[in-house]
Amino acid sequence: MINKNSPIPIYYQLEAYIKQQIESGDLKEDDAIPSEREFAEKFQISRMTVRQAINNLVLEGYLYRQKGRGTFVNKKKVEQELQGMTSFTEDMVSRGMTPSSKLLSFDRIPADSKIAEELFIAENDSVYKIKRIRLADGAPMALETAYIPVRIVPGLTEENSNQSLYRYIEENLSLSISEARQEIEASIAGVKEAEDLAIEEGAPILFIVRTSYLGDGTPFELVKSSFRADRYRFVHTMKR
Amino acid sequence: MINKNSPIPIYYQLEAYIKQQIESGDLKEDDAIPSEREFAEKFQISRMTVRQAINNLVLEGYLYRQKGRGTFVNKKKVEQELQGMTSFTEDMVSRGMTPSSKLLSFDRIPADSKIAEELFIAENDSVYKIKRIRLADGAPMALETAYIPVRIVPGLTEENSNQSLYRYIEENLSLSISEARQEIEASIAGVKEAEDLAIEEGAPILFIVRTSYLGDGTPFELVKSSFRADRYRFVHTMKR
DNA sequence: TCGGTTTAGTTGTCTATACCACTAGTATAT
DNA sequence: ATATACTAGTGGTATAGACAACTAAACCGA
Repeated sequence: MINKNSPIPIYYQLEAYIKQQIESGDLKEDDAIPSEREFAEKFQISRMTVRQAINNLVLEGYLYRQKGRGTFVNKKKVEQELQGMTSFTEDMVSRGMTPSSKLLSFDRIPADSKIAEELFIAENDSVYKIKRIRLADGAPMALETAYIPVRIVPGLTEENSNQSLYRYIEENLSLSISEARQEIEASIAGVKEAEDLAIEEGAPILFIVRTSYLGDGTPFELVKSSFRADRYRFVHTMKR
Repeated sequence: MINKNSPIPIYYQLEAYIKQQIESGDLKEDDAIPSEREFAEKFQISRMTVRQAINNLVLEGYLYRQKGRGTFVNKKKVEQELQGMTSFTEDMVSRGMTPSSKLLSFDRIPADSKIAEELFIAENDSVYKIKRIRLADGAPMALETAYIPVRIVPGLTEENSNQSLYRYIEENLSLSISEARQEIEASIAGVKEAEDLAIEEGAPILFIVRTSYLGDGTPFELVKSSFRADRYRFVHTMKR
């Protein structure tokens, strides 16, 4: 597992080893990992080297330490990352509301030129187009249209599209999600939106376009959402 | 400078020492700091302890390393931080527009209960209230009202309030800025806003409330901005 | 002048050890 | 029963030393 003669630094090998244990499920959320001294003994390496590996994993968010208790596995990245970049579901839960959604349509269509450009694919490439009404505590909150390239995320169905797309991608396709970009603007409800959201035509709407990217920079999802401005406010914290 | 008997960890003392050297200007951008061995020799501490201090400063963005060359001072925080958390001025510049602003009023008033609560000060404590119209390429873009506690940022005048508040705080008051929180909602222009922004009453407005915090968590600025929705869109990228 | 070699100095990795502060459970004394 | 003290185990801090990898400049020979 650890090769002392490899040009790859030992601490880095140990990092990979622990990460793999986490990702394979051998170590689950809040499980204690072996103590620093145990690792040192097991692999016949110095405790300081073990600490270097663990330090990095703590900084990357895989682990957390508790003085006098041990070192533990952090919650999955998808969950912790989406603190500022939450999905609707997690966003609502964090606000103490119960989210639900109503599927309006689920189609597989050729991408028009605009969508193709934003998803960085060729025109007429297949994309899933999923329209939903998002509800919080049963009341309509937003109208959402998602576009997902079939080539990148194959196998979506009406059923599994209701699960977390992020989780599906990370677990079933073992791709990593790295970045998302949001554009937020104010708008006015049109006839159709007003109807779906149960508001007056001309009422203010918070219009959010989110593009999410894989680790290699490929966009895998484009979501356009119209939120009722009287019920939703976008909150955003920047640290450091 | 370094007190080995202090309960404060040595590496932490050294961090503070180096930071202070940077902030006082003794070390400037891209200056090499003393080598790890020099620090160890100078303060009679172990090189590994020096490395712990420097590692932290690298992670915090104060320094960068180059193998075989040395360790150097990074560019100022204010410049690198405000990538996602830009001021209006920087935001416009990054969009290729020329920002300007028109001061509508500059007052020192007692905080009402709502402002006091948001700035975490007592009711009737003095705050600066600064109203501006923000322009891009000469055209009105946003109406902005800033509230700043006098106790925390003393010495503001009509003149220096036109400079970057962040820079003023970091350089003149040597306080560090750590965090900002924004709430973004959609709204409709009222009579007054419509007039100042040269739009129709009832036109959509992107209303942003930003609270900025010092390193210790004290809020030092509350800014309420109304952006013309037809000209401004809030863009926001999240990494990792 | 050009190109390779040496050398001094830098950060990067790693070891072996020590003591401290903290946690949680166990044993003990009241 | 209830505090109190102890103890084993954990991460946190610190030391002194070693060699590797890399950089830049000085040096030297063709």
